[in-house]
Amino acid sequence: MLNDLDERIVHALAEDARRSYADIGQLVGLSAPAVKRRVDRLRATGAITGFTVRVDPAALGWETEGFVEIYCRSNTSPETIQRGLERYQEVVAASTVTGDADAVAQVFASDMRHFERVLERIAGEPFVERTKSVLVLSPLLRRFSSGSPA
Amino acid sequence: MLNDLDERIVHALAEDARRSYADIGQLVGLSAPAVKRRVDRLRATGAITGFTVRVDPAALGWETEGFVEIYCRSNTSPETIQRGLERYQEVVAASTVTGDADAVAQVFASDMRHFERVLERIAGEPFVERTKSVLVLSPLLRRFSSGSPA
DNA sequence: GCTGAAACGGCTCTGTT
DNA sequence: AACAGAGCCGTTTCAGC
Repeated sequence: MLNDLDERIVHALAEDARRSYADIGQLVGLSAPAVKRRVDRLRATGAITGFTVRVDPAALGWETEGFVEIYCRSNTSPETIQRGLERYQEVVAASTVTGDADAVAQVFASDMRHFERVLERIAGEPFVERTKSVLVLSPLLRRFSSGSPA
Repeated sequence: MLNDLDERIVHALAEDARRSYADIGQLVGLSAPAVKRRVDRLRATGAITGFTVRVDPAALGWETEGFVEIYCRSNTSPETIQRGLERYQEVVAASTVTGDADAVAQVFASDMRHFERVLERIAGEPFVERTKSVLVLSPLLRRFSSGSPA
């Protein structure tokens, strides 16, 4: 849990992670060193896990996006799924979930043929029993990096 | 579409967006000004849309995550869904999708009660017919901001 | 076109109060 | 938390490939 000042700093960094500490300080009413120390502390405690670039998938040539529900063989550990999926460059996010499927993976591919190829490779993993995928038609909203509001 | 050098720069920024241009230059074999010019160009062309912070939802107090499939009334436009969902701080991503549901929203909430409350409010939106939600058990993988591999 | 080198201004960062 | 210093970085300008 963060206090108000920390939240505003995180919010400022969420909008532009390369903004200077002096800028952020002016925004939240602190000096630059004070902001830096708070950011350092947020990184140390794990609230901030890093800084990343926001890219336009289409501009990078990744025009096809989809969610792949993965049904695993019984007694498959989350670690096995993780190790299996992290080898795919095309898988940008994955979680174990409640419901019928065991896990959901978010996949970016250059086109439908590429998407299909990835799908087939995932379905061929030894821990995967079957998959069911949903294609993204148009993205409506994207916020933050690991997806948390602040 | 990017050439090899641009891709490696984007990759370096994806790992740490606050890395210095000199550092990235050393990594890809370019001088700092050359890297800056390429990053500027990537921003100008829209391949890079910004820089953001990677936060740990749990550390910020958002412990409950889920995907909400939204079934809309007929003749609901994507714009209507977008305008309806963007008012929710808890919705961090949303897309229209193929399959039975019309859209999927990724939701972060502080706890299950909070999640349920958000779910009820979304289900009460005039354009929503019904919802079906899946809870995230444990996140396995997260890369990039808007989710593209590079 | 692209690059690398140099120089200036601003920022990061540490230590101190 | 603010202040002050040294050092580093972002940024521009310039010339060369």
